[in-house]
Amino acid sequence: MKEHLKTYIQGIVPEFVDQEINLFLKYFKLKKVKKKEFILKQGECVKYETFICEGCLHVFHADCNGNEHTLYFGIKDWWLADIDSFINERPSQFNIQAIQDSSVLIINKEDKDKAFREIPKVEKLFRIMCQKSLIVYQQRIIQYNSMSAEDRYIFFIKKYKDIAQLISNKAIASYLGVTPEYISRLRKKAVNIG
Amino acid sequence: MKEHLKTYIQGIVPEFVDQEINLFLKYFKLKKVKKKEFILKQGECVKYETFICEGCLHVFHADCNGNEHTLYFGIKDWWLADIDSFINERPSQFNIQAIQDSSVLIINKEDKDKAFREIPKVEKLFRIMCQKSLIVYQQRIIQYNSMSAEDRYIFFIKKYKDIAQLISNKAIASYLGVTPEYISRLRKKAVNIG
DNA sequence: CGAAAATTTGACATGACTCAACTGGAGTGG
DNA sequence: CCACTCCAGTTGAGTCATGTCAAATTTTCG
Repeated sequence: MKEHLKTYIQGIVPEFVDQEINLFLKYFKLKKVKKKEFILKQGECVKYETFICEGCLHVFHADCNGNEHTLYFGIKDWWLADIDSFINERPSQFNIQAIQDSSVLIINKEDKDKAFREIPKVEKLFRIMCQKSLIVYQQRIIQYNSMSAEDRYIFFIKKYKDIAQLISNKAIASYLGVTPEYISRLRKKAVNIG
Repeated sequence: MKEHLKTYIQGIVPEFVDQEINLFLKYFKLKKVKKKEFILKQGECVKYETFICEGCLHVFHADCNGNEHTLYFGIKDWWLADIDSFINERPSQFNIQAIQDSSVLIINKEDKDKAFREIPKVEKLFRIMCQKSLIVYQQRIIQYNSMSAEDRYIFFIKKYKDIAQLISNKAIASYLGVTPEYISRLRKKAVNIG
């Protein structure tokens, strides 16, 4: 499993030498997560930063009216963390729940801090990862504003074609910012057309 | 002017010693920007990473229908960059235009890379800055989904109360993802109530 | 098999958009 | 310093995309 993470790291920071990566990897523990199982519940403090080796997980917030809002769906090679909670040690706003059986690697805060000190390139790794996430969020904000619900739905289905059928309409709706009923209608329309 | 940036850096990474900061600051050049002036136009490649000392700038994208979509408004102590363009050296999707006369500090890619090599703590600085931005974008995505246009408008006015009166309705609309006409109606309503 | 949840569907309501006309400043040139 | 233009903002009327609520149907899973 850790091979996955190793390949990922080499892809991002090629200067990493084997010995450094192995040292870093030692801090991670493998964790299996069953479908529907939560690895984080809103209100808890985030203790681990998590790398997804296999599977698919759902990161979402439930507001005071009980409506859910999806931050993203995590798949292979994505990281999961409510950075705000992890860094500032405050209760998380987010739930993280497995959509399928998944395998993840976790590292706790203490070990991560240690890794930052022992292996300077880890700084660079996380800086670049953060930049990549930023780009994704920026794109998403622009798209939200420039596309209709229908366009966003079509875009979503294309972008996540590998996993779209695993994800409930309700969850897709909460990602796109529309109601599940409306997704149902869009789906019907899309089937009739395409 | 550079004192501003120095204070900012010390606030984020207290471990920075004076000598390191001064070395880093040498790479920056001061630039004055007049109201309405563009420091980046869509389609150009981003050459500089920019720190705002004073003023207010508008980062937005114009889509193929000519509609504008605001990524954010930058004020004192914010950074401006289309990271995607800066890092990957591709044409930018964004325009950056001054809303008021502003002072910014700029660093080019070459010098930034040099700084990363010469001053390891710069990695940390940018990692933490990125994390902070990520948190802001995540919050915004959740808010977009959970709030009506009216709520988003009220929230915006409160959050940017210091600069809200400088920003045109049109720009606020493009930030919130609604039409300027609708903002006009919301404003009227807000005045009548509040 | 049965209960609970997700999805679909229909009827209706409404928030937000469109388009067009009008108003009012800000900037410009003579 | 006036006249002119050009945007930004306002307002009204009509429309459409999307939401709401409730009932029927299907799927999931213990």
